[in-house]
Amino acid sequence: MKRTQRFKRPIKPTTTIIKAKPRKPKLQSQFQAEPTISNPFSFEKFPILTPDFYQIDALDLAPRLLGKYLRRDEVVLQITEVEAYRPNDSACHGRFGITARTAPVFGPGGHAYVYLCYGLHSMLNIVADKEGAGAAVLIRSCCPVSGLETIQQRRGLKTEKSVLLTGPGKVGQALGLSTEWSNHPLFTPGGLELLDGPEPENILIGPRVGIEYASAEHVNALWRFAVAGSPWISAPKNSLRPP
DNA sequence: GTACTGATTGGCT
DNA sequence: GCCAATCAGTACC
Repeated sequence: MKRTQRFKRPIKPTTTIIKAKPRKPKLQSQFQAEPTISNPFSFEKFPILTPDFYQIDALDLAPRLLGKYLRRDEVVLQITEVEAYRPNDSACHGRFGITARTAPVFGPGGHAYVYLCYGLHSMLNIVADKEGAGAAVLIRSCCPVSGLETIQQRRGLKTEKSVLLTGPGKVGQALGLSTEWSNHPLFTPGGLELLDGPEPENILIGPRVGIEYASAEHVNALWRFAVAGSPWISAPKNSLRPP
């Protein structure tokens, strides 16, 4: 059976009286209200980031990516959760050296590195540091800023709740990415771009997710970063703490 | 709310 | 041949 086929819920008997529940007031807990879904995105205020922004250690770049905007056409996502992967890191894809897949990781910072995970999910990373370093930052979660309908269509989910964009596979899907986007420059207009954005007031840190195969030192390293107070954070949340 | 599990494909140790 | 930087559906509490 295809994944896309959805389980149909049984139709409720027509005799059931459904009372209209009083709606909860909408939570204004999203990270930054500046541009919102209903408030179209203004490009002038948030210039595209230049290559020099990326030429630093992935551990420094990762928290600086929080609050920045990923844009592809009308879809704009604000980054809310990231993880750093570094040279000599037993969890980094670059740990076996340059291969056809990982070559972009060893290129200069400012490019995308997109790989297929579990044969299903396109995971977006942002290459960090100087050419030859072999470092990147995984984008784990985002908050929708514009293009909600396109995001929902690509995700196959008609919701504004956080399930829409909390998880690296979901971010890749929402942006319509495939491995063909690997090595795409984020500092040139067109395609996928990274725009400047507001710095979060507070951040959370924790160990990275899904890297149990790595050495203890790297499993325990607190190289995951998230925007404090944002609902747009993937599971597990209980391992995140203030620095 | 949490727990478990099957899906699916390319890269490599 | 093994297994991965995951997700969504289902069952049960």
